[in-house]
Amino acid sequence: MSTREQKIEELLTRGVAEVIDREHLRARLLSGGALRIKLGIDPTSPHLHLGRAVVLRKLRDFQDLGHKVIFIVGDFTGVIGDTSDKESERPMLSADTIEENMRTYMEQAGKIINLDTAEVHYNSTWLDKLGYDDIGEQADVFSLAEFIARENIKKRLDEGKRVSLREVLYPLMQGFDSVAVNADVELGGTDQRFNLLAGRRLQSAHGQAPQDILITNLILGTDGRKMSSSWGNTINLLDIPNDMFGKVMSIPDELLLSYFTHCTRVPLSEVEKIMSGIQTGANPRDAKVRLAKEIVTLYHGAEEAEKAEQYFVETFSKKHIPQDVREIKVAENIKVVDVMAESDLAKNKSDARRKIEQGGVSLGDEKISDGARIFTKSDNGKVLKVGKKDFVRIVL
RNA sequence: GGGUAGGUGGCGGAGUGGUCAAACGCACCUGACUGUAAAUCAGGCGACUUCGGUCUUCGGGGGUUCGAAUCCCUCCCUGCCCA
Repeated sequence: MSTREQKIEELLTRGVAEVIDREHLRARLLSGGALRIKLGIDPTSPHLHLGRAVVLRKLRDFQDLGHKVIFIVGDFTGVIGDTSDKESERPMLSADTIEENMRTYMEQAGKIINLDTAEVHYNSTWLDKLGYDDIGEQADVFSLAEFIARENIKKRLDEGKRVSLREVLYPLMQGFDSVAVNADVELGGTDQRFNLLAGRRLQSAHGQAPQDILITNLILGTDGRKMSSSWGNTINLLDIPNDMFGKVMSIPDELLLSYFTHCTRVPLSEVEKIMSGIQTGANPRDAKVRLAKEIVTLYHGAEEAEKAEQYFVETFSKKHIPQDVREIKVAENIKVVDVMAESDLAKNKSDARRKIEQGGVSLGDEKISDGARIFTKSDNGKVLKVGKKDFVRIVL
């Protein structure tokens, strides 16, 4: 098998849940022509996380093979709100939020995709122009039964939860995006299956050849549940290196294989070696350190990854106070609780008191037991430690 | 249009006149332990507090009562069934 064939094989399999139509797509990839690869992202959250990055990496792989990336910013669909990955109705976002999220989105996507050679479209360009007659025509391609048979919709209906009629329209719009850009291939996560297939249907209805679709797996979050912004278990692309490293270290051991496969470019043969090493007694922690470094390197570079590892070992394994601690200016005679509440060391004074009561706060070598303790000149330069990971150097 | 069931803290979900700042679960925070910011265990989890308490919460507004998340009126919102 040639290198190119190998790459194509990996493209079609690594972290991939399903390809439709697999043989058709393989043949087209092997034939060498440049394909139009579509990915749509709705700017519903300002943060891209590792889960979203899986599909972006896949897109990048296509790009590296010489295909044209069509990146669709869902400024229109984002307002409508996709329900595919949601267990409840999604609120419609305001145009302002969309615009703000969009900016950070592109910035983050740019870390993975080469935006210079990509086509970037905003789907309001064409969706804005559709009238009721167009929508009616497109809606006629689908039946209501298909829609309500979708697992997550069915579940909500069974539970007596509300499903808005607006939600029915979403797949039509995403599908029409494919028509508008004449996509050859569309990527998406497993939760997108229905929407991706809608693209094929609509393209056929509009006399286009139906796109092939490549569905990537979803990855689980740091707590072992589905990675989702609303669960708060995400590892974000904009996380600072230390956080990113720490979050990766906190994933359950069972997720190691999945993360190596989906979130890194470590060759699969090597991943296999690492995994079998763990089977025969190697410490999973070491594999996780490797994983964390790989991931931090992808987004922040090797040097930062190295630093993050050191920080982690010093702070959590050895429980030392880290070298580079942010400083905070404190006036004389201010109470500890006030300092904590006014900075982000505690949510408010009550929270600060609780943390102190529970023995989670120390200043230098001294354990703080009284929230009313006052800072004096002699505290200058001491490090205030809150919990396991919050350090601040006090400057009087 | 008719009927009926509901709207409770970040989420799910108890509570139906005082003992409710509101059970329980999830998430979150702190501690112990550890290979880890994992798992497990313990504690905490509205705000302010001189730790005695004080103040603001149970869809919105109004009322009854010594006292309401709980009763009444009204408005808004949602599910289900029927037409």
